[in-house]
Amino acid sequence: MDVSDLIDPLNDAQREAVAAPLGRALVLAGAGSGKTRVLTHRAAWLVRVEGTTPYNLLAVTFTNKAAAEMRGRIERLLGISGSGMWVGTFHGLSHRLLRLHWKEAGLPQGFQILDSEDQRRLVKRVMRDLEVDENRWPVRQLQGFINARKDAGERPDDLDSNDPYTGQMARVYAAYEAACRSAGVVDFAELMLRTVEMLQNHLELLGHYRRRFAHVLVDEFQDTNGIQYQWLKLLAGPEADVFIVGDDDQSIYGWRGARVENLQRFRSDYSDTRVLRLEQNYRSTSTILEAANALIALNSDRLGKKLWTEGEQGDPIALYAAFNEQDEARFVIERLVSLIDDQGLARSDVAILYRSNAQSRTFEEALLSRRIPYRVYGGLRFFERAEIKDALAYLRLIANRDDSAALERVINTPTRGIGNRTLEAIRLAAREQDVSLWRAASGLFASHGALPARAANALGAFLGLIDRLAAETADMALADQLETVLDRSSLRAHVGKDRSERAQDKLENLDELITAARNFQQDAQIDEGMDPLTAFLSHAALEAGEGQAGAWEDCVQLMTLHSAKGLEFPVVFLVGLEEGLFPHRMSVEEPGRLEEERRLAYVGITRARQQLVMTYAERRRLHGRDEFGIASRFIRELPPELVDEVRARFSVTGPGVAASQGGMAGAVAPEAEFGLGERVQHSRFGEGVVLDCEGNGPNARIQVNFDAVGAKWLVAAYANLERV
DNA sequence: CGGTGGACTATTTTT
DNA sequence: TAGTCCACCG
Repeated sequence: MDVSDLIDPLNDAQREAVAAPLGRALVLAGAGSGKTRVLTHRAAWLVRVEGTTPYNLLAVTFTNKAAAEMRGRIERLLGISGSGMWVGTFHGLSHRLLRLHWKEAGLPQGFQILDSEDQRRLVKRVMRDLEVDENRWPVRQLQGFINARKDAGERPDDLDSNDPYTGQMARVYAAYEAACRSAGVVDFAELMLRTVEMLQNHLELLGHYRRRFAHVLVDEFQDTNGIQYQWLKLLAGPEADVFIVGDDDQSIYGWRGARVENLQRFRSDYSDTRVLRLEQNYRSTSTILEAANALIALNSDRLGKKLWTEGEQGDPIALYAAFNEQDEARFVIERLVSLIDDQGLARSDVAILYRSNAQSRTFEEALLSRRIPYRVYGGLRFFERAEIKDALAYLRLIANRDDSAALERVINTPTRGIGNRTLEAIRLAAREQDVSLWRAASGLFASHGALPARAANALGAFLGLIDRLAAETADMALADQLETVLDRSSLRAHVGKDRSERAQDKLENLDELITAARNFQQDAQIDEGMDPLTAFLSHAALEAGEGQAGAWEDCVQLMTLHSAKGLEFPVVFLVGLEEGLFPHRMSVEEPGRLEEERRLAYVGITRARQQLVMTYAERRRLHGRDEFGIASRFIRELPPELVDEVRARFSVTGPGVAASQGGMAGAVAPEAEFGLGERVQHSRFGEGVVLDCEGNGPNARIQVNFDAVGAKWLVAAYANLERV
C-alpha cells in the first residue's frame, strides 16, 4: 500500500503523530507547526492504513470555516467527496444529533435555534415578566450567566437557590428555560447540553454512536469548554481512538468559558494518553519566533514547548512609538504602501492587528484617504442584520406559530397598528394560560370584547396574514416562499422606505437572502427528515455568514487579534501596544487574565511570516479624552536585540516626545545624514525632497518625494542618495 | 406610531 | 467621542 503522499510531506514529529498507534493521542502543536496537516493526514491514515471507513470518523472543530477546510482536505487525501463522514463544529454536530433524535431529546420536531441576539431579547422579556430590575441585573449579565451555567453543564436545579444573588439569577434561568420550551427553541449552549443529556439518558443511542464513531479527532482542543469536554468524553467513551490537537499557548478564549485545563484533564482521564509535540515552525523567521518564545516563556503553568525553525533570521522587529493614533496610522499606512509599491507585496499579504475593534477606525480613515482597498473582519454578519432577521422571523413563525421570539419580532414590523397595549394584553394572557404568544393572541382575537375593536382588527389581520402565508406558500420552493412573504407582509416596502441611504443596502440584502435561499435548496444536502425551511433557518442560525458580501479583491486585512488566530501573513502590523489597551486594563489585575493577554500577544506575533512591525501611541484619544500611554509591557518583555526602534524624530514632530520611558535601549537620538526638506538625487528616481526619516545607520529608511515619481520610502544603505 | 433627546457605556466572539 | 437604548412627547 502506498501512503507516501500521506507521509512524505511530513517531518519526523508530524509523522510520528500521524502514524501513532490507535488509542489516545494528544498533539501539542505550536503555532505554524502544521497541525491541520497532521490532523487531516491522521484521518486519511486511519482510513487508508488502519482500514476504518470515513463513516466511522468523527472530526470536530469550532468554526464552520475550519470544519469546511478540514472536510475538504480529508476528502482530497482520500479521493472521495460527499461521504457519510461526520466533520463539523460542536454545535453543528449536536444540531444534527438533535434533529435525528428530537423525540429522545424532548424537543418538538421543528425546533429552531436562537442566536445570541434572539436569546438576549428573550431573556429580557422573561426578566420583565418576572419584574426583575434591569438596572440592578443587566440583561447581558444574566444572558452570560445562563450561558456560563449551560457551558458548565448546569441546570437551574443544580444551583444554590439559598444564595440570594445566585437564587435570583437561577429564577431567571428557569423562567427562560420555560420560555424556550414553550416556544420550541434552543440556544447555542442548549444544543450542546441537550445532546449530552440525551445521550446520558438513552444509553442505546450512546452505544450506537460510540460504536459508530470509533475514531474521534478534535482540533483546537484548548478552546473546549466544560460541556464540550463532557460531550467528547461521552461520545468517545473509554475505548475510542481519540486524536486531539491543541496549543495551550494559544488559549485566548478563557473569558468565554474555554478551559485550557481540559488538555491536562484529558491526560489524567485517559492515563494511557500518548503526548506528542510539534515544535518545528514553518511559518516565521527565527527573529519572530525567538521573540514569541521569549514572551510566552514568562507565563507560568505551561505544558511547555519551544518552537524552532530552520528558516532565516529575517529582519528585526520594527517598533514605532507614535505621537498619537493618527501618527500611528500614518506610519503604518506609509510603510505598508512602500511594501506594496516598492517591494511588490500583495495588499492581502499585509495585516493590521489590534486588540479591540474600536481601533480599526483610524486605520480605515487613513486607508480610505489614500484609496487603498482594505477589508475589516468582524462586525455584523449577514444573517445578523436586522432586515434579514425580520424576514427570517416571518419564516420561523410560518414554520412554528409557537415561536414567540419570532412573533415578538414581527408582530408590528412593519407597523400594522398592534401597539404595546395590545402586545401587553397578549403577553399577560400567555402568561396566565401558560401558552405561547400566538395561542394567546388567537384566543384574545376569538373572544369578543377582549380587545378594543381597532386592536382586534389589527391583530386579526396579522394572524390571518401568517396563516394565509403558511397555507399558500407551503408547496413553494424556499426562494419563492421568501419572495412571497417579503411582499405580502410588506416587509420589503417597509425596508425600502427607510429614508436613509441604507435603505438601498437593505433591499439588496433581502435580495441576497432570496439568492441564498435558492442556492441553499439547490446544493445543500439537506438531512433527511428535515424540511427545507427548517433546514434553511437552522443554517442561518448556525452559520451567520460573512460580514461583507463579495469584496474579494486584493485587500489589506484589518482584524482583532482574536480573529487572526489560525491565519498567517507575510507582514503583520501589531498596533496599539500600550498599557491599558493591550494588555487591556480590564485584564491586568488578575494574573490569569494577564497571562491570557500575553498569549494573545503571542498569537499576534506568530501570525507574521517575514516581517513584524509593532506600534504604540504616546497619546491616544479614547472615549473622547486624550489619554497618555506608555509602551506595553509586552514590548519590554521582548529581547531588545530583536527589536529595532524606528524613530521618526528628526525634528518637528513635537516637543517632549523624543525620549519615552517605554523606549528600547535608551532611545538613542538618531544621527541623520539628510535633513528634512533637503533636496536629494537618486540614480533612478531623479531629484526629490526628503520628507521623513526613520531609524539610523544602514537600516534607516528615508522618505523622499521625487519630482517625477512621487513619494517613496528608501532604505538608506541601498538608496545611494546624494545631496543636490 | 414615529421622532427626538437625554442617559449611559465603551475587550476580545463563535456557535 | 459616538453609538445605542429607552422614555416621553406630539
